Amino acid sequence: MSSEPVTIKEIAKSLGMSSTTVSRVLNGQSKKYRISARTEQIVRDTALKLDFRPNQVARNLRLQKTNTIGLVIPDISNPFFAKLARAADNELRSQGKFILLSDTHDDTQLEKETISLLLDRKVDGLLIAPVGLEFEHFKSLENIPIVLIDRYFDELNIPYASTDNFEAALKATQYLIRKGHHDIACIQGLTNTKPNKERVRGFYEAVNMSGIAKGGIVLAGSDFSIENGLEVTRELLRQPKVPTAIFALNNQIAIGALKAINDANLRIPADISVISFDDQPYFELTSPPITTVRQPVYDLGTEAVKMLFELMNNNPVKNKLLPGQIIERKSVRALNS
Amino acid sequence: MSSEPVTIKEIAKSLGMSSTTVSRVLNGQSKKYRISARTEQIVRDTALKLDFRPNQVARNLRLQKTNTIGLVIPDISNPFFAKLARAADNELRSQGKFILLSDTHDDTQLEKETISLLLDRKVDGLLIAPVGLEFEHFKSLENIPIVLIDRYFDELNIPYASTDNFEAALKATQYLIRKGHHDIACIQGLTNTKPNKERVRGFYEAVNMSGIAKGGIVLAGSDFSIENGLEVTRELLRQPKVPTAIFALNNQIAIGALKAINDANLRIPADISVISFDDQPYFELTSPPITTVRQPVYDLGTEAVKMLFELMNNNPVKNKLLPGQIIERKSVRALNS
DNA sequence: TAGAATTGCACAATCGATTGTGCAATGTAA
DNA sequence: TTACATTGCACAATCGATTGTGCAATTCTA
Repeated sequence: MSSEPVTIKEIAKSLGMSSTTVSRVLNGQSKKYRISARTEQIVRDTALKLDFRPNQVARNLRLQKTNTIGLVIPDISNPFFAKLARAADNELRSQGKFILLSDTHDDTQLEKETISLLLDRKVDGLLIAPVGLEFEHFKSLENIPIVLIDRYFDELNIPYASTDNFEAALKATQYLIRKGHHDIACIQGLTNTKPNKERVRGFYEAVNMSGIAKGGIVLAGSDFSIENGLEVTRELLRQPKVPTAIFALNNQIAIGALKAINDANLRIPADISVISFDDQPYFELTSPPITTVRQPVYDLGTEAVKMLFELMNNNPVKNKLLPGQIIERKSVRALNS
Repeated sequence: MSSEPVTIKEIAKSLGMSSTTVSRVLNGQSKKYRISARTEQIVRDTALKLDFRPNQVARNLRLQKTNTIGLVIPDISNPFFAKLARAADNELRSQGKFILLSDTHDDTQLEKETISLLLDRKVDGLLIAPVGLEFEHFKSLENIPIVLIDRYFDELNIPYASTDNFEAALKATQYLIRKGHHDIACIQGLTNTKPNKERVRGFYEAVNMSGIAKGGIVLAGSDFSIENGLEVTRELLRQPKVPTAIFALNNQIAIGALKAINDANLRIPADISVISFDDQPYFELTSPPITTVRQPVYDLGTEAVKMLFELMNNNPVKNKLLPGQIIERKSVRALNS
């Protein structure tokens, strides 16, 4: 069966010629180096017969190129990142490149180490969805092809692809207000991350533009986690003045909020309305289905890869902010109809 | 900033010594090759000062080892495989190895090509969740470290880690029967795959053991997809004798079934009970929460990696069949209480 | 038919690290 | 002081493919 792989040298020896010739033929450089048609044919035939497959590790060393991209994400089991990975993989594979995967478990330290190790492995580029709280370790990377996804840093000169979080949150909040909600609680995630800041900014912008009274506007929460959504919502429900709507700034928070509301035996949307940033498959299946802001996840992945390709070709790139889309389902009640 | 990486040769030259010595020091072989303590110190110091990082591509070529494992899965955006990937990544990274990821989109042809490309890249081993319909292309792989996950083939001598599908389906079906269900429809997936066959076998085994009349027992379906679950369930609901319970043989099928039941304005579990193979986060959040058979996904990943390590050390391995676990929620009604 | 041009291919270096072996210089024993 | 052992390190090959250059052999030109 799978005996030892054949090398170019072996082919050359078995044909009594030099490996130079074999290499050139197999790389389609026969014309350029004036290899005769006869020789070319012989080489091709035996390469085929011996099932020759070039050792990519050797090529990588010689060519100083690995056709490998490092993909660094906080949590591959989060559907958002999984879909991102799929998009990137798809796009990269179509160009003959592979992904070296690394899950940082939302740990900045691990992120640092991982990036280092990927560079040691001479990846041609990096696709990173950063943990997002520190960026010192990115500063030394401004010279290599790298694209940030989802979370990014204004302080750095590193290109990124992300959802237009400001505009999407603006639209979502306007949607709530249009439905007659004036008492809205916005449950945020990691406060220092760019996406969170932008979403909060969009939220407030909508509130300000609408001119509704700010007495019922609440901003709470501190983490993109189910627990955060759960606890903050519990607390909200205990308040004398319960908000009529909750805007969860990501899907994990939304899940927590749903649980808390369920636990309190309240009904959505009769008792309280909910809208979530980040659509998820199961939001279609909950009861009621949850209205959300869908991020263009797949597009983010493919766009990021395209940007990376531009960088690898030494072309300039522009940051991409892709629009979110409101998916209207049944979790928001119209208070004014 | 990130200037060109330093090589061993450069360190050697700048110190006026040979790269042999530098390499040996940095590989901790000073004693073995009698490098003087003074020399060792000097080498270490300058390596540190110059921030030397060995080129892994060069090492890989020389050492004939890449510390890279190919992970081949049908769909990384499926939470089952994503979690698997996470487990594997975690386990591998702790041993200094990385994952070369490849999503085959459930396409056997792509699977074949991918495996070939990964071998060209000299991965040290392969972790494959096969598409599962063909296995000819695995025959030539019996000599390299490889572990199959989830789906496997009795016809091949390739080790695997999988859920004990037979026993899990048996338990799930017995659970339904214990709850008084005698008219049970089992909606299956890809009939030729091992997991499906085993689940169906477990289903029938429970039916047979129980001694209930077989008049109400139905087996239908042909695909692990939402559509399949949707269509089969629709058809079932149109029958004169509607089953009292549906056993969906994976989570996608379950989702389809839920939709169909919803569309028909039937209530779970009042009108019909549902149990699903394959737990998912959102099954906790649907209304009602869905009773499922949970597969030990994370364990499958770590076990598979451990098996792979054994293989890479030329140790024998035994196939692993991990038990599933019934997660009782509220989608199954007790008909006999 | 001599000289130039073209054809056809091989030599040897290179990518960066690792490693079996060899060989001075120093130390030790007799 | 001679012979032998030890210390300390360097040479050069190797992993497998790629590539700038060189050099015969053949063909062409005048």
